[in-house]
Amino acid sequence: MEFDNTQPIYRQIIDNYKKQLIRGELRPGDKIPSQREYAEKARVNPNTVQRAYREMEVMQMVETQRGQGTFITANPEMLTIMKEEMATGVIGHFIKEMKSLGFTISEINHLLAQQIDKTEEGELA
Amino acid sequence: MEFDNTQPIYRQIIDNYKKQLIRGELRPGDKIPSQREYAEKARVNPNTVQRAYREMEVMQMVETQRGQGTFITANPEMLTIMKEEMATGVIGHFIKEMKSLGFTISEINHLLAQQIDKTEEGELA
Amino acid sequence: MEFDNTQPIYRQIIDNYKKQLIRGELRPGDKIPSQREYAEKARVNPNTVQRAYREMEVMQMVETQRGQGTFITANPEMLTIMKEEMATGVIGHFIKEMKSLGFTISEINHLLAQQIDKTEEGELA
Amino acid sequence: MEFDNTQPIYRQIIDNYKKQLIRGELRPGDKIPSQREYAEKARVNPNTVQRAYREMEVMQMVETQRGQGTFITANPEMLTIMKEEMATGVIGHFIKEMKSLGFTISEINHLLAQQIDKTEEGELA
DNA sequence: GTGGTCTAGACCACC
DNA sequence: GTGGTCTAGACCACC
Repeated sequence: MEFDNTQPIYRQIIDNYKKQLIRGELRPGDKIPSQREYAEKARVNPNTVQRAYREMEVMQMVETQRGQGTFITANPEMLTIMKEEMATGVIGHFIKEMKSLGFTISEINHLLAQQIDKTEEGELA
Repeated sequence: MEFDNTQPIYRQIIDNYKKQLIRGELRPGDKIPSQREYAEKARVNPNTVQRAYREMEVMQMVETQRGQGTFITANPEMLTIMKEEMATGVIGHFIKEMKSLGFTISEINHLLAQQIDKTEEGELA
Repeated sequence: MEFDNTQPIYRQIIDNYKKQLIRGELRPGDKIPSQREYAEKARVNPNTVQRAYREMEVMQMVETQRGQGTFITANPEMLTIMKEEMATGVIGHFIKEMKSLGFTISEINHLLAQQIDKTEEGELA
Repeated sequence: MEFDNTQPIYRQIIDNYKKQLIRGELRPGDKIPSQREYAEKARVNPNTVQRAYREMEVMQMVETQRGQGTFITANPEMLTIMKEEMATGVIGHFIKEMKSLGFTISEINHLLAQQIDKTEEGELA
């Protein structure tokens, strides 16, 4: 794992797990790495990992069992909500960036459509 | 200035100048800080700044006048191109992120339109 | 402030604020001590205070304003709920302790009634 | 053993033995650990243990036989008294806490009855 | 000054 | 081994 400094590391850890959940790479019941293990691999402080894990527990994404480890608990409804929330974030950020480059809404729509066309062609080729 | 570690710092320096140009915060003829000055303020290595300035000179964004400093030279056509290039980057990143969340192209379009509507309402209110 | 070691310190900090809220000693809008100030007075680590404050923010008991401080936000409905929750905790603990001393429910009721009578007499005297 | 700092440790040691007696975990004639042994296990100062043991001897809860060790001597009447004393303490603490939360005597009775009902249901289920 | 994040590392409880 | 709490202290952003 690599981290930006655009956001706190603990947020990025959480977002990363959210993405894995949304993509189905992690499912309810799965065990995620222990705090220490994660901290070592990602080379961050165990406290930072713990903060991420604790927040995920509060939002009922995971359940920790002392002495056992941490397990995914997110249910389908929660996944839907998470997916929507993350999309809202990504889209909001996109609109903000495009506006800061001086594009109007209609230009944004136009350029997006154009680029999607190109991308799709590229994928079909 | 803040730097990610998603991209080399010298690229971020260049992109930052590009954004300032595109937004009109910098205009042809404007003097930009000396390399040493920039390096101190942004607390990065002077060599990094030098690389950024050299590349900007190569692409004719700036012109260095010995003993005088470095000045913006970008002309309108170049601005248009830069604006498009940056937009392409932003849009590409956006599509990639949305796809990684499992959204299809038509869902992306739909959600974007939806969120734009909400944002506009908010701004008019 | 003095702390037990029956519960984590950050919990005791929270409970203490809850009690003050329930008793009306603190009201919405009131500023509570800064994290540093609290930490110094209570002689605990600032991180411990921050954890308490952060959790209080999550449960919307307080609102922190960067550079300004932390302010009470609890509304009347929340106070009612908090009061009930704390009562449930205190009563549960009481029942558990009495049972561990070998008392039956009817004995607990009897002894409590008896002691209340004495206390009331004492207060009237 | 765990100790609060709400009460002197020697009192907590005594109370702990009282609880064990009341619950029948210790019976007349049983040998309790030597002072040195207790001090090491509980990691408290031997003087603290000595004070606790001395007071228990004075109140005839235990008897020390030189070269043999310390033995429980509590008789049934004493147990009854101890049980009542401890109950008085627990109940007093309970009333104080509930009052500090702003509950009246009749509310305390009502809530206790309510919670006992729930607890009993839970246990029967 | 205020709160926010992070590292380093100790010590504990539960398994 | 696992997670939970706490201290000590650095550095940052916002005011």
